[in-house]
Amino acid sequence: MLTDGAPRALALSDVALHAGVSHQTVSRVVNGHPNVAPATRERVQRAIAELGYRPNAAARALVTGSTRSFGLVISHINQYGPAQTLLGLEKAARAAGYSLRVAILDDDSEAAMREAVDRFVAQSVDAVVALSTYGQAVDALRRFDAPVPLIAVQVGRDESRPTVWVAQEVGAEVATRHLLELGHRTVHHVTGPPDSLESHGRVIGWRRALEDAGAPVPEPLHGDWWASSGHAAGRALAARVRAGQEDVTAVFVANDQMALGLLSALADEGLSVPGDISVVGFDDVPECGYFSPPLTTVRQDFAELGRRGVELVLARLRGEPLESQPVLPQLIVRRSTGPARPV
Amino acid sequence: MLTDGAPRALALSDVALHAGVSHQTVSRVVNGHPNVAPATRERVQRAIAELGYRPNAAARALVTGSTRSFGLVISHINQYGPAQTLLGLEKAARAAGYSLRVAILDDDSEAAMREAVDRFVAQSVDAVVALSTYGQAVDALRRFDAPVPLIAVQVGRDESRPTVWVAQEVGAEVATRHLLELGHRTVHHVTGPPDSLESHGRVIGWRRALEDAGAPVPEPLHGDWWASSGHAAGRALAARVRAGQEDVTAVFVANDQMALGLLSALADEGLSVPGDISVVGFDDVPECGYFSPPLTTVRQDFAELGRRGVELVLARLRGEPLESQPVLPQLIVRRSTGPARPV
DNA sequence: TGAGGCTTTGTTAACGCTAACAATCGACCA
DNA sequence: TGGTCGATTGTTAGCGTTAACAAAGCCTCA
Repeated sequence: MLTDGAPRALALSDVALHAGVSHQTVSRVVNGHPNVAPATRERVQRAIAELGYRPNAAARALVTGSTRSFGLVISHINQYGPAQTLLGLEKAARAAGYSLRVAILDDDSEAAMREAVDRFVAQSVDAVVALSTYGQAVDALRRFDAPVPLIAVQVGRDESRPTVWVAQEVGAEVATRHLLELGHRTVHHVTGPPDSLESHGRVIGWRRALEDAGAPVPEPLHGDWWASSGHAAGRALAARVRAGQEDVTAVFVANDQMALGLLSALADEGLSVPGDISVVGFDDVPECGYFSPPLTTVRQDFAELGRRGVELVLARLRGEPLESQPVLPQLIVRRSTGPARPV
Repeated sequence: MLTDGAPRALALSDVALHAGVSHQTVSRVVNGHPNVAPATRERVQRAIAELGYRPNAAARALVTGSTRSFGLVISHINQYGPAQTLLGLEKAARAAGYSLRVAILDDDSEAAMREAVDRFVAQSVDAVVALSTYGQAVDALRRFDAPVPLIAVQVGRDESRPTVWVAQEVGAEVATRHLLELGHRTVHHVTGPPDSLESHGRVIGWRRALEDAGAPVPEPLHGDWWASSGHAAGRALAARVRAGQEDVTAVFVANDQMALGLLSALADEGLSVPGDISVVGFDDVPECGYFSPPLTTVRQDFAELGRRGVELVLARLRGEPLESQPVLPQLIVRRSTGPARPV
């Protein structure tokens, strides 16, 4: 162990001395430059191995202006989607020889986003990947003039900036159509928070599917992604049913957590799923096959999102203009949806 | 926007020129050194603001040997606990003026751990926080001689290295005792993966509580943290019940996801919770109040774990020896547990 | 056999910052 | 009034690396 009086770490010059060459030759070997005689290269490599030399990243960064790292700005990491995306991103980044630094936004304000990007810029990251889909932070992103490539993940098509996103509308349409095809007269909807772009996209898809089918468009209920809000929405729907105001037989909930809360509320209210009401979620979290009943939902491939984000960054760094491309979600039918009861 | 022919970023000397002082004076202002005349300080600060100067982190790191950043080695980020801990860690680190770099382990091998720590060392991070509780990676950690402080989070008491951890045994004991106090003759257990230290700790606590109460210790069932394995365990238990081999009335499941799977399996098998069988989980994920029925569980404060991890790192960097301290888990009683049926 | 060109190696100068030291300026006291 | 000390500011060097250029050695071909 390098104890308290730790000798300073090895430098190129130490290796050079050991191998009997100049430090520049060592540098060339380390960076795989051509025009190093095979014998010399081997000697240097042996010296590197013997001494256990590792290049100093700070010095490299200073002279090259590149740290071979990306900054990831993220919020809501404690939710399944973002965490999974982070996983895909880190792996892809590492495979490409980049490391990842993360900044978690305290809130979705423009100031927080700006501050995070700024810190990354000062750290000379090669690119910033922003994975935030909320309110002002997104707007900030749109307007940002950063001196590094700035890639947005999961922000929906953005004309001004390279983007990777899941086609939320398509997923919502598929979910809604699935319910309509089961014979439901219409489909109710529990949204995510109002400042979330994903939530917005799902509302659009849901509405479009209803309109295309000529079905009535009921007033949506609003949630915040968490199970508790889904529970509240479930109680509200049950109340509507009991009051005889509306015939609620199908609900499309904007994510699986809220769907779980909704299922729980419906069970409390004595309504059976899918007997009385069919429910579709969104995300396909790993647990949702074990809800009561197992949840029909729309799968998003979050890890793929991360991978494509890195692809986009790399293309951008190479100067190739790459198309923004949506990841397509997929309907997973389980047992929470069934045919409408005959009237 | 800094366009393609981007002018190089501002340096100290630019600010110095603008303010009419030497670059060193600017450096002093930036670093809050004393002995700068108030008037000068203000002039420099104005210049900094006007030009929008931000110090170059790489140059600083090169000369100081410190990047003011921590490396976080983590695995299983896609699960609730690790993600939540990351959240607490990043926030606390940022508050202390440090930024976070993450490496996600591909597997829990020693090689993966070593590789990750090595990369961080080359990047001159000021400390490495390891958040991994699995198999060989933990052993690797124990043996590691890194030239930077290495702090382990959630690895249980470790004599050789500063550590923050949740007292798993205590949580498991509390959960088990809760069931025994409800009159259950014994408590069955579904474990996590065999190479997880958390899982191991929970087995110990469970067994101790049973032995202390003089209750029989049944053979535990084994899971892997995921809901599917809990489902399998649930079916296995139901089979035992049906075969009349055992009187299963209470189960302590090592995490909430598996408990969800178990609940689902029991429901499929026509067993009621808590009527026939009482179930306790572990973690208190945000959803578990909405399981069917709402799950009694043991809450771990993951974010607190992250915060304490940073505290420990900071103390270590200041040279203060800080005690390893456990975070205490807490029983949350919901509706999945009830009194044993009278025989 | 010598000029030209390639390959290989070395030398020097940055990159932007902080630390150590040097210099300047007042103020204060004997 | 001159010397001393503290406060303030400037100057220089060096962190470990890469890039640009220079030099040396060898081969090839006229």
